[in-house]
Amino acid sequence: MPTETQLAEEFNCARATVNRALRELAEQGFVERKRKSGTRVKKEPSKHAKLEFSLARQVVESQNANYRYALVERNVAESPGWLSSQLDLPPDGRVLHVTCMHYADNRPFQLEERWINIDAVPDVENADLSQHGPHEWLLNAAPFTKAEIAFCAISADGKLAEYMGTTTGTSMIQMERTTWKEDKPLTFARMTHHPGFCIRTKY
Amino acid sequence: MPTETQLAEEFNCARATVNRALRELAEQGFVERKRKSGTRVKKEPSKHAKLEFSLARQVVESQNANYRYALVERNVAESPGWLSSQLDLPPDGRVLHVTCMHYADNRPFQLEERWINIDAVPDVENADLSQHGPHEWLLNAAPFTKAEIAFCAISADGKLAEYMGTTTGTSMIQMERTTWKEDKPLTFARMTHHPGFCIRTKY
DNA sequence: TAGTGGTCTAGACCACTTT
DNA sequence: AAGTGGTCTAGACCACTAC
Repeated sequence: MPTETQLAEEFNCARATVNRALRELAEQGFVERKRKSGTRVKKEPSKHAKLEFSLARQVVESQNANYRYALVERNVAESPGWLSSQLDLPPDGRVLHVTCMHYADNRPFQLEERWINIDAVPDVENADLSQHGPHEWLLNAAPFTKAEIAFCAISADGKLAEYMGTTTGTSMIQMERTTWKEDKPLTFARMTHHPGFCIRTKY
Repeated sequence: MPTETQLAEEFNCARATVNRALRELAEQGFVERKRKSGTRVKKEPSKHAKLEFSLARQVVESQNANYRYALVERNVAESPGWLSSQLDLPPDGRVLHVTCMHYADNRPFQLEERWINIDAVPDVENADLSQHGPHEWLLNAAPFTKAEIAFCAISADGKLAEYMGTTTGTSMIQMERTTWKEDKPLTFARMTHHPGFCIRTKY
């Protein structure tokens, strides 16, 4: 494509205006920009949608349903091996393990299982998680700056089926999320949604 | 928060610089801006990750696997009722129905079932879909401007299990996508991924 | 080293929204 | 009516990078 200066002449406007327009086109994935080599139109525009990080409570309430939270289990332990690998913790790292349920109109909405790196958030050991989920607590106390998210489909085992009020083998969508605060691992969470739940987004 | 003018004074910089900084913070969901009422810091920052619209081929190749495409079925018909509702087509609207498979290193990767509104893309009736999928064809011939995406977990029925080389009842992740071009419905696609497939993204 | 985009300045006018 | 953000201009200097 022409340079910013050329486009500014062609359209009788300032270069700053052209720059902003091209920068936004680049953000949206239509063009690629490189210093010295210029701006190129992409052959395959890389479109992308936004995927919101919402609290279970927010999702439930946005469906005009009544939200209820329940703490299932809470304990402090040494990080198991798989988790130490996942979060890159020392072998003797201590974690807070929380299991809790989110309900929509009193029907199971999401089972949340979460491991929190106590070293990164010492206060969490004294946090009251009986009324609100660990996610809400963390958002205020230790907002993440980096995250990795994965969605996959799983088949309910007996325990999970009981929590979700369904039968063994039912397909459910699961979200796994690892978060960091400035390269310090914060938490690993596995959230399983009720059967039929869909993650939706728009472009 | 202070107004742009005040911040510009405080930091000894131009208002345009403050404006750009605040605009970017707003894009990232940290603040809300309204004319006249000013800029407010959000209580619950609405973080969001990018979700790429990739071709099956791109995903397979990014895993360093060998991509293969196969057309399973292709036919033109009047739009069935459920599809006319989904796409908001007239009852006698004609659609091209395509079923195809994407393979990674010769193992089933994705089953794609797609219905294309012929009225919106007349050329598609003569498109050669034997070598490349309808998605690739559409991206060049009729790029969408609006889309809705949903992910859910499904349980394989007999036919799907055969295509995916698995057993009935296996959980798989399914992506449904409806796209428009300037308010004109283009296509509805249902893409089912092989068991164990995860959708990943970062923040 | 030359050319490109990245960023900034100082000033101006406008559009929207609340009061 | 007033105050805020939204956008633009004209000009400047800088940082990166392909040559």
